[in-house]
Amino acid sequence: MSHTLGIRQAQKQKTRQAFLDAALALLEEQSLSSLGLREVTRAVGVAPTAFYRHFRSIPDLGVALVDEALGSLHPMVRETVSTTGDSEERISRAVELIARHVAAHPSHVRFIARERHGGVQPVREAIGGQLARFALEVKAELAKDPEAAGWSDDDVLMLARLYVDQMLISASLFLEALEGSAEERDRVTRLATRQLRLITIGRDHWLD
Amino acid sequence: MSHTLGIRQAQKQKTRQAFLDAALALLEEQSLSSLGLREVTRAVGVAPTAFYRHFRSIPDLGVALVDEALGSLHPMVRETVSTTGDSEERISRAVELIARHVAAHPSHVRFIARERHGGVQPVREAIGGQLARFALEVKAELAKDPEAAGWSDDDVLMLARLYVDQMLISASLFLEALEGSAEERDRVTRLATRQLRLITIGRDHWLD
DNA sequence: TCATCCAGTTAACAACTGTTCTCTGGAATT
DNA sequence: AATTCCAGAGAACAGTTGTTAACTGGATGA
Repeated sequence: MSHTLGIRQAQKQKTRQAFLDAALALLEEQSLSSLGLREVTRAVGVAPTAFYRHFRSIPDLGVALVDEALGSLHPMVRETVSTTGDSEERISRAVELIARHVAAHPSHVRFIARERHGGVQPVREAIGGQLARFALEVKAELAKDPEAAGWSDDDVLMLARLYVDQMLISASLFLEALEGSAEERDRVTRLATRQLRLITIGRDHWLD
Repeated sequence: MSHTLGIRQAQKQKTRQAFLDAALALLEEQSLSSLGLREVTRAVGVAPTAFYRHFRSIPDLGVALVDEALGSLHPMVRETVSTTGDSEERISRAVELIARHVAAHPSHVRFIARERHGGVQPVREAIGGQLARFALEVKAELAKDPEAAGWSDDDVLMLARLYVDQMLISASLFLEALEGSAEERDRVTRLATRQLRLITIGRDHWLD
């Protein structure tokens, strides 16, 4: 049971969320390392100094954005990769998940793709940590599969990383295709599907 | 035969190169979208206004950096992927190339990884264009292989993109491992090799 | 009811930014 | 030898930046 917040705490969280939203919007067209504190407060409509009530610095806000963007995604990924249905079904399920997620939260996806190798170390590390968690979760699901019999632990992790990286690449392709035609998005869907299929075929014959 | 430049042109090119070098160094710890014109000129040791003699803007300098970083890489990739030797040999050749290139030009690699999805549109587009060229070149090499018999053009390109993306991922992993131990770099080598191997196995059974 | 707390405000700071216009001195051209 | 060219310097511009300190006023808890 979650405790009901007082008026004060509630208003604070609301402002904090406004900071996150405004920052995310501004980051559509620039990198975090060039995002200014005053720029964010101006977008939110508060005084510059109000920023410090919520975040120590811009990198700190960036780390909070990473949690918002990836934190709630773990159960979805877990479920999508899970061992129900045959390979082909799981693949189309995964591609569908990615396409839907990108369409629903494009700026989150853009933020992650942009800052994964971006110029702000703490944010890079936060993203790296989350992606490592995804890899471990995918690995755990893959290990359940009878297909994984005879595989070394290290090889399962190798495959899991391949899947995770591939999902990110596809997400970024979907993002680019978002403003394009429906046909363009369809081409991305087919490309992502075939690439996952090829990897899965490689998995099926790994022990040959 | 290249024309010998006058003293004037030679000095100009030298200064221009100093701009590129200084910018690349500064970009080790930030993104292009936060790189300041004055910051660069200060690092080069010239007046701020001298910048305009060489570049229209910072994004313009960024595009020049993309050409410097990727332009000369095409023949190497072409040769590495070429159809001499068996798959296993080609894979270790490719991983070796990546490891060496990252060790020799780490800041170039970092720049590309960082700005591929970065906040500066013209630079993103320049990188995207170069990567598309790589994909086409790899595709051309793959098509030569007897293994490619029966493949659709589209599927060969799909595979080529997979290889190119995978190479970039590996390059970025090598980059992270650069300051680490030799054992850490070795683990990246083994990971990259196995991932390429799995993709190649997928290729071998694609038409089953 | 009254004292405490604290999210957000106001004002001020030195330092920095990109861009303009004008100038200079040596190379290039005639 | 005389003229043109042009890479770089210098000074000045209005705006911006992050951070500090002291404040206000409404919610909170005794």
